[in-house]
Amino acid sequence: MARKGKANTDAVEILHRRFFQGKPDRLKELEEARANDQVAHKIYELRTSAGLTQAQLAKLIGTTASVICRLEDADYEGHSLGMLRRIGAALNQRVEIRFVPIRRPA
Amino acid sequence: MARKGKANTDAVEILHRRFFQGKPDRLKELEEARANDQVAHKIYELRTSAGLTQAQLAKLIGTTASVICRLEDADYEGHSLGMLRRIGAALNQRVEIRFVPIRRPA
DNA sequence: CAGTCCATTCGCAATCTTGCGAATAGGCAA
DNA sequence: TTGCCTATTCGCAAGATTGCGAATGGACTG
Repeated sequence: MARKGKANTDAVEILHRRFFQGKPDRLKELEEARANDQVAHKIYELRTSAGLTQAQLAKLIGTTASVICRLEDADYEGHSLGMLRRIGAALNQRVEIRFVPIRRPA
Repeated sequence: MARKGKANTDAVEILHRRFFQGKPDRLKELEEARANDQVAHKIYELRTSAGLTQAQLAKLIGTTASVICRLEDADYEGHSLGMLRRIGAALNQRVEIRFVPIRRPA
């Protein structure tokens, strides 16, 4: 990194152009919405296949049914790792986080 | 599910006993600490292998270096899906969430 | 019909994360 | 040593999630 001199700041701008300006904001929002929906649906799936109601799962993790309902809402954007782990722990599941490289379109 | 009658509430208590009372609190804390450490280390890894400083990554996602530093701290517990996705987007990575069943010890 | 269970939505307080600047410390080279 | 770059830590304001009760509506059964 010592040899590159001022190239680093250029690299930042190049990256910024690639991944933010290059991609329309609306497309980013769609991706996030899809991801949130997947998490919400996964929570619903885990809960129902465990034969639990929202109130029952809520009691397991020490909260109320309305909170669970909120998490299962596809439009919810505030998922935290802590909450996902609480739910996972109650349902005997481990939460795994992975960063997977995105193939750039040709 | 209609046939089980009051069995559901019992199931809740059984689950609670299994996954919360059954497992010492200290062990749970250790697991969470390890998980947080993994996320923090992964962020550090992605950033450095992209050849970026904390300040540069911060600029890419629209924040400051101290925020990045906080996220890379192994003791940090407040990881949110939103922040992980912001970092992933800047580094061309998709964040994947998976619930994987835990094998119970015999 | 009434009654029950379940899911959903709303409102607000409490708690937590985020944003950001400033100060401190470490490494490395001139 | 000084100078520069980087990382780390602190403090506080702003914003977001969580906690929780209450009210609503849907589905089903007696």
